[in-house]
Amino acid sequence: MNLKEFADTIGLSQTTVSRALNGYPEVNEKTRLQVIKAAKRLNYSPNARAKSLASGRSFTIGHVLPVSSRHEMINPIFSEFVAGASEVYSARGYEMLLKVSRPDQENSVYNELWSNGAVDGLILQAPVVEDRRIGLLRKAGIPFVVHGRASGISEPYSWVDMDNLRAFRQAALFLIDLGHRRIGLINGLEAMDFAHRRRLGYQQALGERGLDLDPAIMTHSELTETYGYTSASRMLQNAVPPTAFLVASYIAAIGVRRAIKDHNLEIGRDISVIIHDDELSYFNNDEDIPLFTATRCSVRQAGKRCAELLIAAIENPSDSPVTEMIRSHLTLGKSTGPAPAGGRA
Amino acid sequence: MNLKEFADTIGLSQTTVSRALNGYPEVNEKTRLQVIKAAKRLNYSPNARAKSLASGRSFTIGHVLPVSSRHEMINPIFSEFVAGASEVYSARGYEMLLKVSRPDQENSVYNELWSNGAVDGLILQAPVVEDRRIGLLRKAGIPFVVHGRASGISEPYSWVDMDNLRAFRQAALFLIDLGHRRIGLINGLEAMDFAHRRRLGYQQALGERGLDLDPAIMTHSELTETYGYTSASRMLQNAVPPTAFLVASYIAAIGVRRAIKDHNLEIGRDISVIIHDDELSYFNNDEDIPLFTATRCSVRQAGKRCAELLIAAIENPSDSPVTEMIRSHLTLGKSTGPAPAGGRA
DNA sequence: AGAAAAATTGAAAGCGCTTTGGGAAACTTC
DNA sequence: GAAGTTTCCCAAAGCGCTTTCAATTTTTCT
Repeated sequence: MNLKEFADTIGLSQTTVSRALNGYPEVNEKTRLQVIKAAKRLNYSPNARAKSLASGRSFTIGHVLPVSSRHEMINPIFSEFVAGASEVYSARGYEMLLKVSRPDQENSVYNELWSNGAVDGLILQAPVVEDRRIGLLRKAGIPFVVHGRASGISEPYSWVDMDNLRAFRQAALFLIDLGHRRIGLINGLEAMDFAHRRRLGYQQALGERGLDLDPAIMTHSELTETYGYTSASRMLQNAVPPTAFLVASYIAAIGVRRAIKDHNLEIGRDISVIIHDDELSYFNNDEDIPLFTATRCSVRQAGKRCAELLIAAIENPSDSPVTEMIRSHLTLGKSTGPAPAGGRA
Repeated sequence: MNLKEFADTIGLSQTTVSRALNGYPEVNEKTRLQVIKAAKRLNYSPNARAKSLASGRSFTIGHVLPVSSRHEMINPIFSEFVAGASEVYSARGYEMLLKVSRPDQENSVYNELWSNGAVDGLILQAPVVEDRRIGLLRKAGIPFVVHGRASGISEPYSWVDMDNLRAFRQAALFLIDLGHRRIGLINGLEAMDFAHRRRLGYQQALGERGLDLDPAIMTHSELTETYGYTSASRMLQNAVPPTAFLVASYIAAIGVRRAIKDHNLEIGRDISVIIHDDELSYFNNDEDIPLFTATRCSVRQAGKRCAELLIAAIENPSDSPVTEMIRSHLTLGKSTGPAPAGGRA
């Protein structure tokens, strides 16, 4: 059933029906109610394509996921982020268009989606340091919000990010205050802005306490379980092994934990671990005493806020960019304790 | 730039341009090449909305994710599945519309997406036993493919599934042949069809070898790490604890492993574990000797196949439903071994 | 009560594309 | 060389909505 048929059967003009359904004020409330009831009864729902063609708005938001070309992986955080964003979309009547693209196709993908009229705006995920996408989207006049920031980009743009630097600085300081002098950093891909900032936080903390950096106990890669394992294993075999690890994700930390057990050490006693916890729903770190001491920040919440900011930007195109920092919290768990006296065997 | 402008500037009619761009045969090859080149040069790309309105095809496929109302979780397998599907979409010129919905809204979501004209077809995820969505979609005439099957539904429909029953039967038999007599089953939500079938496989194996079922060592829930942990912990405290576990996902198995270590047991020696491995890219279980003995089956591949079947169904509406079974493989890892002689301490 | 203002409804013109139904030009066939 | 085919292109009519502009009814104000 289309608008014409529907309008005809209820004896009103298309105009009035359209207005009634879209909440325009020029229509009598009684009429509106009638129309809405009839629509439900006759099971009429307007064609989204026609609507968007006529109105110039698609009520669709694009999420473009760069898959790292090397492993063709999709970040596990993504589904949690998406869950948050889509909650907002549902509530606000938006749809979500998901596109996975190779990094080299990304620019054309963005532009097509936009000039296509397929989307009203875009969410940028996983920004890298000096991310060039930001400049391109700005130049193209596409509304967008970045999940994260891009160090080195000075032009204004909307973003939602957590305080990566502060979080890792605080975590490292905490470990140092517990007496740890050698803290292994198991970080994400260094090109990624979040990893960049976390490393800075780590370095800053060490610097503040007069500790030297040792590249041998600082690694960066895609945050898989295997990476956590191999990376921690290698560090533990170092001549002077770390007494603590700072790990950038729960998943990598699972590997780290495995490595630690393999070395017959006990987490929280022989060796301390602080992770960053994105609060992934399948890895609940939220017991009375959490398994891991963690810098904690809900990526789902970030998804929500990104969606909200983007919708606001779309609906008020003249607004200037908005930024939002989500504060992480260092929550104490079982995985940290004072550095073992006199080093380890 | 729209079609009219573009056609005007290159001195051809809209008709010809449209046909040239869409590969219709009535246009001279020379003209077509000219048009294509000009489109690239002038950066013209047709408006997707208008196209779909005019053609009645949206070149968009909907994925509706039911979030289990209880925990509002998104299955972690989902992102891997999506990655597979979207590969196909990109290659075939389709877009992906992602919708997260509460189970109670699902039916209306499906119907709206379809009668909206928003999608050309749907992928059904996470089917439950006797899933009612299948009948509804069939009745509505919506092209769809199910990832998984629905036991108890006899009408024909397209699906892509793995051999859940066979996989768990084989895994259980393997454990029994290693001398295990008490095998704990840590399964997914029992309403889920995959979990239902896996349980049947497990039961069948035990039946074949004349072993009794013990509900005390059979659990089912959402496959989180915490669930794996608590479930395994409880079973290990049983008067006659299991000597082996059959675990329905890698993530739950991480919790199981944690529980086992907490009990000071060693996997593969004191206790055997077989998991189902969906080959999630962030949990690589693919070393020379895999960490876990596993029934293995790529969910990414399933995503690919679902997408391919659905596109075929959309493009050939008269075709009858197609089904595809993906065979899993029991791969030997370090987590299994003969049952400890004379039970455990 | 009559005029002006406000509220309510409709007719019709797009939005940017596809596709039908021709029509002119080029090619065959006898 | 006329008649029939084929090839190639175009004008125009939608697809199902929104939105402008105008018309009608109702309300408010003197």
